[in-house]
Amino acid sequence: MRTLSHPDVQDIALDQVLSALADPIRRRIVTQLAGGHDDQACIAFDLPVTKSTSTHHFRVLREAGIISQRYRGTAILNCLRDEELAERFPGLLEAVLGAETR
Amino acid sequence: MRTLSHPDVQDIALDQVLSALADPIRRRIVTQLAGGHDDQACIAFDLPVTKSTSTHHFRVLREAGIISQRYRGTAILNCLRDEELAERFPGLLEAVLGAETR
DNA sequence: GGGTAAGTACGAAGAATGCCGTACTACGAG
DNA sequence: CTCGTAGTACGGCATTCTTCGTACTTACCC
Repeated sequence: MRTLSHPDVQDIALDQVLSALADPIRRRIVTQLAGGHDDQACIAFDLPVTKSTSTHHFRVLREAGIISQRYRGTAILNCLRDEELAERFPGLLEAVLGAETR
Repeated sequence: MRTLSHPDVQDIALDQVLSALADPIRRRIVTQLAGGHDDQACIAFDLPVTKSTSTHHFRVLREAGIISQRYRGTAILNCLRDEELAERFPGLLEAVLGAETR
């Protein structure tokens, strides 16, 4: 089984989180994960970019510590690391998600 | 008198705010403005860059709607637009400022 | 085993960003 | 009027980011 590396909670960096969330495509992924159920495969996101670009954005989010990814078959299940983010940077994710909808 | 253009509250864009705050030098400016008194001239910020780079960062913050700037003599007085930001994106600035100190 | 679906690796092109130096403008002090 | 201070405009350079295409891997299904 392939493995994907995720930063520990205490290693999540504000710089990375903010620049990851500054991109509209990546915010769209985060918003969809927050709004719907967890465990959505990458393919479930209807993004206006090719597969390889999509891979890139998911990786940026994972390496920033915003989402977690794990394999199931050939697919990847994505989860928002909302509780960990709230622990590290309280209120940040909520504020961005709230701001998104206006 | 020279004038500087600032976006209206309703025109402040999440994209611009987040990418402006993603830069550590710009967050340092914002943190100093939030912590200390308002109306600090650009020169009052001890930034590890040259004057022209400094000008660039202040402009990014102003055009994003995060700070306001007005001339007094040859100097520029900088203020955090905290109330307007709180109106547009509630909790966002507080979360970033809080996150900064850990 | 063969085919298919989901995602990755890699390289490349183009745009954006961060930084600098130099030359400049605007204002105030003397 | 002249000088100094605070900041700007502009151009250039290096780096990073976004996007893509193509070729590849991995796992499931028949």
